[in-house]
Amino acid sequence: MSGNKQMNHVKLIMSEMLQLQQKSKKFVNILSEGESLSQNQLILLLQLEINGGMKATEIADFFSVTPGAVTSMCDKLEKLNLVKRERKSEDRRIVKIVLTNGGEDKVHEIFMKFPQEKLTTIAKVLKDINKLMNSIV
Amino acid sequence: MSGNKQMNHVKLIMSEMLQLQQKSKKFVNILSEGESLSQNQLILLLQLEINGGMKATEIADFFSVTPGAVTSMCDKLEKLNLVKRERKSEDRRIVKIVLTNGGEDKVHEIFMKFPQEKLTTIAKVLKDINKLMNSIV
DNA sequence: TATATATATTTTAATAACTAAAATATATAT
DNA sequence: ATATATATTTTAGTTATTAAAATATATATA
Repeated sequence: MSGNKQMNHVKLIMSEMLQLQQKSKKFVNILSEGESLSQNQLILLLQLEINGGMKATEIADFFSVTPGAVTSMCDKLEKLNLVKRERKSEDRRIVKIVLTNGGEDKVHEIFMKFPQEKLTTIAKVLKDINKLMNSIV
Repeated sequence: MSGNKQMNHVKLIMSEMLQLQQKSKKFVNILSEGESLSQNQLILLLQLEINGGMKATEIADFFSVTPGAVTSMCDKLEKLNLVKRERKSEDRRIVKIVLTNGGEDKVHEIFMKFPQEKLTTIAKVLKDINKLMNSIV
């Protein structure tokens, strides 16, 4: 029966997928431990750090939400003094959301709680995982 | 300066983490393509398949939500005839949520759109990734 | 130049998702 | 019996999200 071997893979994939799901969640949980930020807020702060700020539309794309939702997300982080809005002078329709100094500090704090060797391991492992992921997505 | 090497790792980790985030999301998106189910609904169906049904509290733990939210999630999938509730006869307080035949079919459909070789690759890659993840979480 | 059209974000009103706490039902211990 | 504990559902209120309209700016063209 040709469907049989297929089904074995399916079961295995499902199981591995869900394990990975949980581990990723756990990892972000470790990062956000003690912070009063939601996972998405944390991830947005990291994105802003990495990209040196983002346009509202870029944030909407990244999280697959509507522009209205982005306004709301950014309002909240702005109230916490973690991000600020900067209108581009070249095109004043565009609002670039960037980290404030406080936002930068917060992002650094999050990682500084790990010892050096742990960070080295994490960096290496994540790099390897991304390479692997490239072969399936 | 001792903080300098640390910061380089941090930047790298953030970048790799966010890439992985996006790839995982993309992978689940590929799975749910064409299905009118949310990501969490899809993941719950897979969990139920893997575990042969789950108690409400187990579902709450898995998704880190309250029991009330689980009732609501299950109500929706029940209306779609994808899951059903079964009271345990040993302890009638416990409700086990299990896939209906329609639910099983749906889960299988989701994977059967991939060719055999692709499934083999995915299974292998996910297995390797999980092994790697074990060293950091 | 005026006018239309396009783009980027915010506002608004309605809906969906979620929470905390109370209610219900069942089980266990004294 | 009675009290206490456990598992789920219900309820009422909050928060997050959406679709669509409003606002502001930019670009194209007659």
